[in-house]
Amino acid sequence: MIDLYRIRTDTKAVIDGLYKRGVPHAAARIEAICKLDIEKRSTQSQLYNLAATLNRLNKEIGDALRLQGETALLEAKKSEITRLKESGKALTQKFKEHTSALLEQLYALPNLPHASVPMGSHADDNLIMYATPPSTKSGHLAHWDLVKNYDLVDFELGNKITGAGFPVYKGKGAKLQRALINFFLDQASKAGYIEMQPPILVNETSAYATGQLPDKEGQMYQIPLEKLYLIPTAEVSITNIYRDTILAETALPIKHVGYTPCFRREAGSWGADVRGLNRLHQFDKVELVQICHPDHSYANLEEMLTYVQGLVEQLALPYRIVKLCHGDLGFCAAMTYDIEVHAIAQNKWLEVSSISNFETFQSNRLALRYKDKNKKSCLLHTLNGSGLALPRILAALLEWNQTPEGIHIPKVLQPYTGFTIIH
RNA sequence: GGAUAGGUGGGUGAGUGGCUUAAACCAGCAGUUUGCUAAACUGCGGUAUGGAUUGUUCUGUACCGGGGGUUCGAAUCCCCCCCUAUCCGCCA
Repeated sequence: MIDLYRIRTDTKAVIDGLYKRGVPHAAARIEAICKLDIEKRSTQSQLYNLAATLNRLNKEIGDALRLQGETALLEAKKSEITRLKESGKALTQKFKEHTSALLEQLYALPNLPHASVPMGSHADDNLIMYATPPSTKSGHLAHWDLVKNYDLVDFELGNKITGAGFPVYKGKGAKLQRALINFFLDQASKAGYIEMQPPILVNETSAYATGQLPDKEGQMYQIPLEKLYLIPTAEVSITNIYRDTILAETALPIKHVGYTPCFRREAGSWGADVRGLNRLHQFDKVELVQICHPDHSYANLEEMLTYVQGLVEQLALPYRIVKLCHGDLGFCAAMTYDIEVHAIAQNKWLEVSSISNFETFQSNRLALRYKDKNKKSCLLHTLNGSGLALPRILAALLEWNQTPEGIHIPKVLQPYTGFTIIH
């Protein structure tokens, strides 16, 4: 949620930012918000003055009663209070309406892009920061054939048990998956991220706080009986650890890593890229979350990027780094880098990590703050990135490491798998 | 799922309708005393938001799990909801 204070004081820049992101009628929407804000505060002021008067009168009645005062005077005061309260009803109603309307309109606005975000409205406008030189190899089998040939992942079984997009990992396929999870967790621990195992169901408040609601309601699986949501990413659970929190400046930055399954309905987005492991309803992911001081968040974003880059390099996968343009940014993000690994048989880049700075967008909803030197509460910045998403890494590994003898396991994973090749 | 007990500030915890401006203690912060540490003493507290003034500060309002209600007046009485603990049941 964009900070109301920023809208109030830096109105033009807010409108510009929203236009860059392609928000229609941005100027009109911001003007409406400013108008509501002014009306709300004026109403609030009147309401508070009224309450102050009522408090004073009530205190006078109390004092008079103790001193055995005149009843006629008391009755006069009582009727005055009744009259004032009557006039306060409409005011209260107005205030409530203003407050909820204001919140609703603020919730509907996406984050403002950072100044360095490339112009553009489409994924084609994204900026490619780095790419491993392309390979000339050919004759590879796609991973969906490999998993069948080596009996590593069974999609039909998943269809039977649950439905499309819920595969069963089998034998060495399951072990390889588990090896990757452990490798990623251990690497993150070494880099100073504290490991967390959070719930994979969250309540409505949590889903609002990290921005999944109300924007992405249709994308999450829901448990209607308890009004809970299956997390689309561990970011939701882990970031919400710090909801309604005021942190000491000395505790920053906070760095967490967590492994969870992730669940996405991906309603309406089933197109050409869904074969095999490319897009699933349930998948595993190791997620990194940072909470940091506003002055350091962009330095930490770069550090996170370098860290994730190190992971794909250790796995010896060709990859590229993409800086998302305005139109491709997620709802909550101010800046995002994607890391995509290359899948040789498909000749496709697969997104395996999305590393974003949300600035104060989430912390404003979370009420996540720190005390500055003047003991004033200030919003912190939240960051997160995948480190990494499993199925597409698995797909790329299988496609690249296939040989006539079998599929070779990368060196760094061998201590985790306990085998060096899949026959 | 059933029964019981609960939910008060950073923590513990008092408070059955107005002498409560939420006591007291602990923790914290600032100051005084002391050669240092420690201790003692004094003072200050949170969060949100409005207004006035900006060197700063002054002031109002709300907040005792949440929402309604009764009343001139509610932490306190009434109703609904949520949550937690313990025991029973079920269970990896």
